[in-house]
Amino acid sequence: MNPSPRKLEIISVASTLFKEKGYSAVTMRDIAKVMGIKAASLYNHIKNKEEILTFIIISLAEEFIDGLEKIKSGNNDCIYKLKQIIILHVDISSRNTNGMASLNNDWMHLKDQLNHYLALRMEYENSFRNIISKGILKNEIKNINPDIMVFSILSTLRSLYLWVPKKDDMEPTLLAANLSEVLLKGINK
Amino acid sequence: MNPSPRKLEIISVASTLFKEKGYSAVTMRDIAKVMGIKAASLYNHIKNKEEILTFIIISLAEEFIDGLEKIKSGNNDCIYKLKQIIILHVDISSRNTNGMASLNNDWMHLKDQLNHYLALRMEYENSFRNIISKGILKNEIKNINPDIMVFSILSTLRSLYLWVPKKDDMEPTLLAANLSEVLLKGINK
DNA sequence: AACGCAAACTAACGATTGTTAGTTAAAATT
DNA sequence: AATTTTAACTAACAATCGTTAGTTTGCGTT
Repeated sequence: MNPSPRKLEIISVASTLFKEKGYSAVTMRDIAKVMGIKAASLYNHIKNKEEILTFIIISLAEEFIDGLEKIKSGNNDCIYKLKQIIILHVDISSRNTNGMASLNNDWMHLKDQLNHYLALRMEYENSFRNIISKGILKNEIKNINPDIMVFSILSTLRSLYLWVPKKDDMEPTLLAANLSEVLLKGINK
Repeated sequence: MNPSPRKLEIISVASTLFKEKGYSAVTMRDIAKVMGIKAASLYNHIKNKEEILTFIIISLAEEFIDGLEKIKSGNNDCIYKLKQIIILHVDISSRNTNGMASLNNDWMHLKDQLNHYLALRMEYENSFRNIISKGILKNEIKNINPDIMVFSILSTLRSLYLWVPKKDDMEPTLLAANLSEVLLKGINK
């Protein structure tokens, strides 16, 4: 059963509030007020508060997993794959600046799906590290601790949701290109 | 009046819990339980919950401002200053992995000191951007949008608090050196 | 015209929240 | 030895939390 339009509306409003104050500080009455209805009416559309958070986080996490799967399966060199990953993050983050806040900061409030989320995240980070490690072996990437490179790049990409809205005049394509330059080749001339 | 040892103990316990679940999800009873006392007893040492958060965030923010001030005043080239900034972040983050979580994620729950915090943050980011911009003028740094470079580097540095505890075997000095290499010169060979 | 249903409502629930008031016991100071 | 201070306690407060139950309203279908 697909989520009804009204349910998606609630999830969208909730995402905005979750980004502003975090999941725990947002009440059902807060969400209802923005929707222009009473808190109890929300329960005609959703099971409970947790379901909203779960939907936001899991659907985004799966979008990342699917995107990375396609990139992995392509027969390209590591640098090209990393550029594709950067594009993937710019794309998803630009389209979901609110939801990305929950994915980054509120995942620990998941209950039923917490382990599922943690598994997806580990899978993602492992795949990322594998790409880097292969790049080192093939002499495309510097021989530095791969963990540091994964951490560094992923930290920047995970923060995009905060930054993209402040630069909404900037084309996602241009942003991804500039980011590739900075992340892959550094800023030093 | 300096904070008493007991007060610092409460703040330390609170920092740990704030990192785990976020400020809003942590109750005074949670903090008290870890301290081995009742919630009401906390108020012999602190004014209220907000004071704990304020102390954590403002003292860290001022530590960053002071550190950056010293780096700015030195008569060194931009690349050297950036390396010093990286060392500053590794140092402060390593010594305050818990508090850094609040600085990054819970600042919006400040009340009295919210504007003060925002002013400090803006000051910090402006100084950072100035260093980059000067580096571009002096031809030490690539001529890419400085905002992107500030965002990229700062995002990584701000995430250190999450990463350092997982790599506590790694020397802060070595971590800073590797990070400098990755952030300034990139990963591409 | 009668019916069914989706989506809103009012009212309330038990639990939990941050915090205050007043008390007690031990330690430090006089 | 007497007194003040510190830091814990019990008990309770009003407010707010997520959520449920039962009711009403209006629209689309029969």
